[in-house]
Amino acid sequence: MNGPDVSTATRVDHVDLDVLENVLSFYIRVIDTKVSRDLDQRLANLEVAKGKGKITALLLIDSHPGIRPSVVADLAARDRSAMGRILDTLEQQGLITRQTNAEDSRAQELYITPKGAALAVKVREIVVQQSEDFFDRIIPQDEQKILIDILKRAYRRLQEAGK
Amino acid sequence: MNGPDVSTATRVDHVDLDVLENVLSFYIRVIDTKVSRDLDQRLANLEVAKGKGKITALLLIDSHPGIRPSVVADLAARDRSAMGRILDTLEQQGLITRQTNAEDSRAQELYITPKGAALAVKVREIVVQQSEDFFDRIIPQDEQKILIDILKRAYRRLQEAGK
DNA sequence: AAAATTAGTTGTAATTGTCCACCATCCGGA
DNA sequence: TCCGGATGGTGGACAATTACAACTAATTTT
Repeated sequence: MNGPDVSTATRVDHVDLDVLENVLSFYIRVIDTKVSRDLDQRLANLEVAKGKGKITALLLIDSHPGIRPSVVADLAARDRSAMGRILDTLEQQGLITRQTNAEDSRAQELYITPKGAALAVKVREIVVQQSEDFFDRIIPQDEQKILIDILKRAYRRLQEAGK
Repeated sequence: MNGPDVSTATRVDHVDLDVLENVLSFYIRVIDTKVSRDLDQRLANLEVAKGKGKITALLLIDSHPGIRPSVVADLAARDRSAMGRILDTLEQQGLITRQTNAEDSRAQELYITPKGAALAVKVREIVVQQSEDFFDRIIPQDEQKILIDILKRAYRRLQEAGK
């Protein structure tokens, strides 16, 4: 009598999501939560489990020898201190090394180690495969292409906006 | 000579993202990170800042009086213990109340308080507005509609898949 | 009536994220 | 040349999330 839905919901089916029903950020958030959880499980054995910051860093350093921490941080959408700590652990695990840039001694150059490169090979496979597997279950292939296309441009605009 | 990109990257522009370039989960993750950060700032003054679990819970309880914690947890993609703690804080803040279900004394019924309802009004406005503002900067309107459409169905399938 | 499920709580540990201060270095202008 | 401001990175503190697992209580199944 007093609310829009008195039938105390006990099932998830067709529960109205209030305004969130049409809020893009809500869906992005939930899907990210689930896909990340799924990915973490698949990476559980490897040294980069938990959080995709490590993965992004590892792959970027592998494909861009000498890349700077601040660039990696921007691309992965983390602040410098957070990324710094991620790099600390990668370094401790012997996956990367840090060198001081000869021209600008404030800056660092990040390099992959053989161990890190070997791991990157595995990670690449898993990450690609997992994203495919996960989304194939819930989004038709043709729509996935549309998604990637839209989100890729959105990502670029975000980077530009970040100055 | 040993790497694909020896020009030690110092700029974010056009840095190749390795395989992540075409990995849907990567874009979802980064965009979620940024949109969530932006939202948190806009909610900074309100009692539900930090993390959208609280927001989802508040709005759902407001529009579904008597909804169960486990249902809220599923819809927001958190496990029961995590949602339980979110509800603890909402209860401590006087935004919701918990009652034991008469028919199943294991289960709880969640209800909004007047204070919670008042907050929900504000939160609704902000959340909707923020998502619009944020995405309007980076995705054309017509593509946003496509996105919502695709992601909404993906979300539903995820819910079904979760049993 | 026993066994298996379900709802929710609690504890712990690891990660993250944020904010801020701090140091060293570099750069531009007076 | 020297000074102020900006940049790159580090480190501390603190709050919040997250996952996992163990645990109680209640319900349902067999």
